Amino acid sequence: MLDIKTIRENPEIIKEKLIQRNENTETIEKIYELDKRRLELIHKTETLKEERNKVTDEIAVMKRNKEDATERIAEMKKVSDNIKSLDEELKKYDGDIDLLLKYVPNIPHDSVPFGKSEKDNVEIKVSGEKKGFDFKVKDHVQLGKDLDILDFERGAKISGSGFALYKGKGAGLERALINFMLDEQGKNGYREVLTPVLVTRESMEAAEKVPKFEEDMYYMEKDNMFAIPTAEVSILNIHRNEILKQEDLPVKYCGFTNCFRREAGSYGKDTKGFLRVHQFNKVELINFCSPEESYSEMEKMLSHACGILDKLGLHYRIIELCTADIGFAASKCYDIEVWSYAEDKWLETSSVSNCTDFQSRRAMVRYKKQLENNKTKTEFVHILNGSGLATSRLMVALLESNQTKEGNINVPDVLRRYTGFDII
RNA sequence: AGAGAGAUGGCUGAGCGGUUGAAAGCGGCGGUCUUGAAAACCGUUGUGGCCUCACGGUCACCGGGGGUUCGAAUCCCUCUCUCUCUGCCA
Repeated sequence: MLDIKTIRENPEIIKEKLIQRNENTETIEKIYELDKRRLELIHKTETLKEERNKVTDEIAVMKRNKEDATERIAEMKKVSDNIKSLDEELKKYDGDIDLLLKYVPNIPHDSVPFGKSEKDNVEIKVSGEKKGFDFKVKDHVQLGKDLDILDFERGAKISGSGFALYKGKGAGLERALINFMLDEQGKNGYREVLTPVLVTRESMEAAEKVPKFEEDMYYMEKDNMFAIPTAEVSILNIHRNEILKQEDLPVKYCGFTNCFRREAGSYGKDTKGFLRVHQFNKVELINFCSPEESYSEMEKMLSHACGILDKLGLHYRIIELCTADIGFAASKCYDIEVWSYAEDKWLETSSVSNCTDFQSRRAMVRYKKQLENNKTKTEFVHILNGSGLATSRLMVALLESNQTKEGNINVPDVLRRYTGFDII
């Protein structure tokens, strides 16, 4: 969430930034007004509380001296009732403001290119070139079927459309990819974690996924729990309500999990095979760092994600998202897309975001900052997340790119020690 | 799932409903002593909101949320979590 203080002090700047994101400014105006009234209430109720505290002490003294205090007590009863009703009103304001705040996105960084839609995203790098195939390429669904390594029909039988069944060397390849990516990110300084995939509402709120995106989440009503859409949620919550040490920053984690997405509202889009599934596998990178270093850390994370694709020898590009397209919690975002020969288009396989203090403010992840005068200040960390990487669309590109004329798949060199086989 | 015990400041651990924002110890920081260090001694040591240019003032916070009361860390309800015992289970 945004800092209410920033909204209070610079509402115009915030509004301007939100307009860049194609957001309306009504919510901010509403928050601004409610906050003003809220402050007035705080003054009123705190003045009364001050009085009550003073008189209450007097009553204590009188009681000790065995004096009669009934008059003062009666007086304070009135004051207390007054406080109670003011506090109730105040609580309503708090709730209203907080609810509105939950729907206001992070503000874009100054470096983010302005745009009105995803069409205005900026391609900043293309790595490698398209291979020339001297035969007609098969798509991943066909390859998976012919080689009997992917079974979307049976996946659908088990769980409905959008669920994949990996078989034999397909399952082995997936497992190899995950292990390979975890090892690589470990070398990049990320500590591996294996987290829960079912999380509480509180954890989802801390990650700013709920309530705004509640419809996109699998939710278990009986236990009030959500299936995570990304390991970002569980890893971020490792340090919820904690104060980190400055010398430990940046704190970096990588973790593999299944990811679950309802993909509500995207029916009929990219329905084929792995292009859009309800459950996929992903190695996630999370970085808790100081505000000073978050944008440089972001560049490093981008290179860590790209490193996987480099080693796998895949053709990919990096896109910098424009103001209209960056995610809700992000102030800046890069997407990495791999080339699909069969689909003849780019597929998003990673997204690296700097969420600045947007999530840490709600999740209360802070660090003690050493100041020059030997004092310390507790400050919110910046939280970055990046996929390193998601396997489903990666698998599409991997299978297609490495297919042979005979319809087999050559396993990339770097994966062979993980798979134990070099051809499918 | 059933029975019981518990949750207090960075940690350990006190706390008859009224000078308790919270004893004591440890740790941390500053100082004295020392060639230096240790020990010893002295001092200091939570977070957040609001007002103030500032000094400072004030409010809130003893797992979360309610309640009783003039007044709650302390009493009541509820939720969560941890531990012990029983049951079930990968």
